[in-house]
Amino acid sequence: MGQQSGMFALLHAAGCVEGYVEAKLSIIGLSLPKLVALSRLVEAGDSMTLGQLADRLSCVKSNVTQLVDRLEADGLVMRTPDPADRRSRIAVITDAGRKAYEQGSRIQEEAERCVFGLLTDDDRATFAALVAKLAAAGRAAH
Amino acid sequence: MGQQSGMFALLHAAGCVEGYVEAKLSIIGLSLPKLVALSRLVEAGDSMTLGQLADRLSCVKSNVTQLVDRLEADGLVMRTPDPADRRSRIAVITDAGRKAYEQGSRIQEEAERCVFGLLTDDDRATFAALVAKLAAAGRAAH
DNA sequence: GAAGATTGAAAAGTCAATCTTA
DNA sequence: TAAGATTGACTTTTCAATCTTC
Repeated sequence: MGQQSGMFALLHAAGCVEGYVEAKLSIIGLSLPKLVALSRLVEAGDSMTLGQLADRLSCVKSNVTQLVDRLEADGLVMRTPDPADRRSRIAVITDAGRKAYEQGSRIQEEAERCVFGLLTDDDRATFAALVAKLAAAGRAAH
Repeated sequence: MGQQSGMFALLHAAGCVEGYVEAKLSIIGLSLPKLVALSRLVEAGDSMTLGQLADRLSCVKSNVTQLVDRLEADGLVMRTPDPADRRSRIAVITDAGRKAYEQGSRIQEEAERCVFGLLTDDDRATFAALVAKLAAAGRAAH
């Protein structure tokens, strides 16, 4: 009993997988949110406005302010004024940030292979379809 | 691109479903962590030591201290001294807490039907098996 | 006034240190 | 000394209010 809930099973699996990847990333001092932020910066050519970063991370702007605070404290990102708009600030990835991104990406991919590698190709395809359906259902429900 | 990661798909689906249920629960002033804590108390016969609650919630004791602080502030739980051990404190669910639990459970089940109802019976069975496999893989990996 | 960013407060979680009792 | 709980510090997230600039 207590095990019949699809939602709790989903949340539990997500927590286990996330916990594993976070544990691996913590070895090099990264967290998943930090790695994702660095990834978005690299994808965009190493720099972006804080507001754009919030859009790309699908989160609220105050979250980015604080995430960039922590990344800046780690020396992985720097804030620069935006010459085009004095209200705006640009987050620029540093050399240390690019290095952390590369190591972190490798670790994340390796960890993911380690977890999802236990599924067959068929399982993975089925899983992707189901998870997409659930995400859509969650969003659609409002 | 960026969509080929099983982990991010899993995390995204979990976030969507959780967000939906949290939105529904917030109408009656509950959150998912609060509802789960109330459920554990009801299952155990309305009261439990804070340490036992931490075990049942699979979280750290300091988390329970603060969760019970919030539940107590909401009037859903009360702290009582443990006659058997003066170091220990017992969390007791209140009448308002039992009522919130009942309403919250109904809301959670209804929301879950709404999301998982979009899957076929086969889909649900497949999903349960996959999610269990992934959780096991995440735990096993350390 | 509206947009970009920050600040402050809150929820939820972790860890390390502390305090009281066993 | 070890166990039960709390406290303080930190991460991640949200929301509401504020400040500066457009």
